[in-house]
Amino acid sequence: MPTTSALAETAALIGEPARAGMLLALMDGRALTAGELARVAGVTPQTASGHLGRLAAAGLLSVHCQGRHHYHRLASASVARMLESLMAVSESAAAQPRRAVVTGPRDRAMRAARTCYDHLAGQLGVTLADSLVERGHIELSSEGGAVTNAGLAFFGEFGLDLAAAPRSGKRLFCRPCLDWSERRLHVGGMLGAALADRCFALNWIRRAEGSRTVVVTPAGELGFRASFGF
Amino acid sequence: MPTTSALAETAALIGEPARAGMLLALMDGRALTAGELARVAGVTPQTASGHLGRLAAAGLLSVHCQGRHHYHRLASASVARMLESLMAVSESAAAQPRRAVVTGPRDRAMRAARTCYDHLAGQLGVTLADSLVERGHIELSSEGGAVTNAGLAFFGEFGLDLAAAPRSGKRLFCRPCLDWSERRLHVGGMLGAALADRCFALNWIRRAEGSRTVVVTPAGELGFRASFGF
DNA sequence: AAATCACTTTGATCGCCGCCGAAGCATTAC
DNA sequence: GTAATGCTTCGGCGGCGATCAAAGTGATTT
Repeated sequence: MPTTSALAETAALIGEPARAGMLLALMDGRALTAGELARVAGVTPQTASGHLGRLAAAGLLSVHCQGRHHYHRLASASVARMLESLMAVSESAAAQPRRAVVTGPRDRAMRAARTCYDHLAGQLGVTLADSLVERGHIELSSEGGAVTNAGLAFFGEFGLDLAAAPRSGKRLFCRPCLDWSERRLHVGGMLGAALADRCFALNWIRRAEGSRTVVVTPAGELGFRASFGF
Repeated sequence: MPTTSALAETAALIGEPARAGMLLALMDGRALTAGELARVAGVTPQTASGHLGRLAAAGLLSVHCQGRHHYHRLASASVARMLESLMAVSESAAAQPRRAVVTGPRDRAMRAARTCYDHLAGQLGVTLADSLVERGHIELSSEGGAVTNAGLAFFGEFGLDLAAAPRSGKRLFCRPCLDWSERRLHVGGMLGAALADRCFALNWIRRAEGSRTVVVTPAGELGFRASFGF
């Protein structure tokens, strides 16, 4: 059977601290150079090079060479989703023997708000999702999510171009994504990506230097309160 | 950071051919004994015991002791989903250097129809999903899926008890699940599980001995044609 | 009670893989 | 041109972990 070995190979590839760290660092959806990833993983460049070569060969990463820099990014959203589901399982498992971890300031910022490949996660993402549900703009459960008719109008007003989004029938789906720090659902998929993009464009949020963490700007404080009530 | 190490540990656990084989064998959602899993994985019982202990400790498996038999099953549907997404990524990656595999008769039966944890997959699952979409009973895309109002009535008539299903708002979601053999979507989630249960109850399909494979009975041939038009 | 069966624990062996140092190849800077 | 930077390839070291044999535990059978 081909599938069993393919599965094991892929999992083994991820199941290595250095490689896992690299993949996790790329979960913000942006491209990083080999050197940056080496530093993130805590290994020398030559070791990182080997890892990156194998990850790319397995189709988990896509590489883009520009001069002497080699930019690596996750190959697709499906890779990000796979990693996310793996994290969800790992976290829930690790939660039983209550992992005693000192959460540094960096962790705290990450838990407050971060990107999850192409959409918002952390407390910000979860609060945003809660607000949207409460106001009847979307419906969300672990099984799935969808934009309501009222929501469709709201998002249009907010400046999202959802016309181009692929939808089956008349519904527009928003993929629920389990947040590993909050253990609650937030909005992923097409809608989540569009929302995050718009917030970046409005300068409501800004990426922290070289991290998945995002920070809410003063304009964002006002904007989120005005548009989403928090 | 705790998450990176937890992720790597879990992935490493899966990234071992023997353990991966065991997990895959449990993808039909049923419980197997330690001995059966040892045979599936092609290792001695004592080796399997070690593997199973680690998988259970990590929260991937749940164990149920009955006399001198120890029954193991996947700990939850989220574990199955995680494995499924891992397979999807592995397959697509392996497809690039077109894997030359001789598909035996067993593989062929598996591709025709099998269970994917708690719902139907393979050609049968995909055809079923296509039929449901075409007839307007459900809507399905890679982002999500939902039951239409027409579908709600149809499934009620078909004998599914969907009242107990958790739903947010008024919608009932059906989770899309990417089929690794067909590369198309089939119906998972609550609805997929209910559909599969009902088909088993109607004796339309039957599990093959010790395998994920399911076979369509003569009654099923008629039933699928009458109710779903194929 | 003795024998058998299913499973686990322990101990020892061995192969694989991650790691870094050194060297090689590009590209950019001066 | 020379030097510096970013990345890769090669070679050898070292450790983790998968494996099985043998022995131990507990349940079922005769």
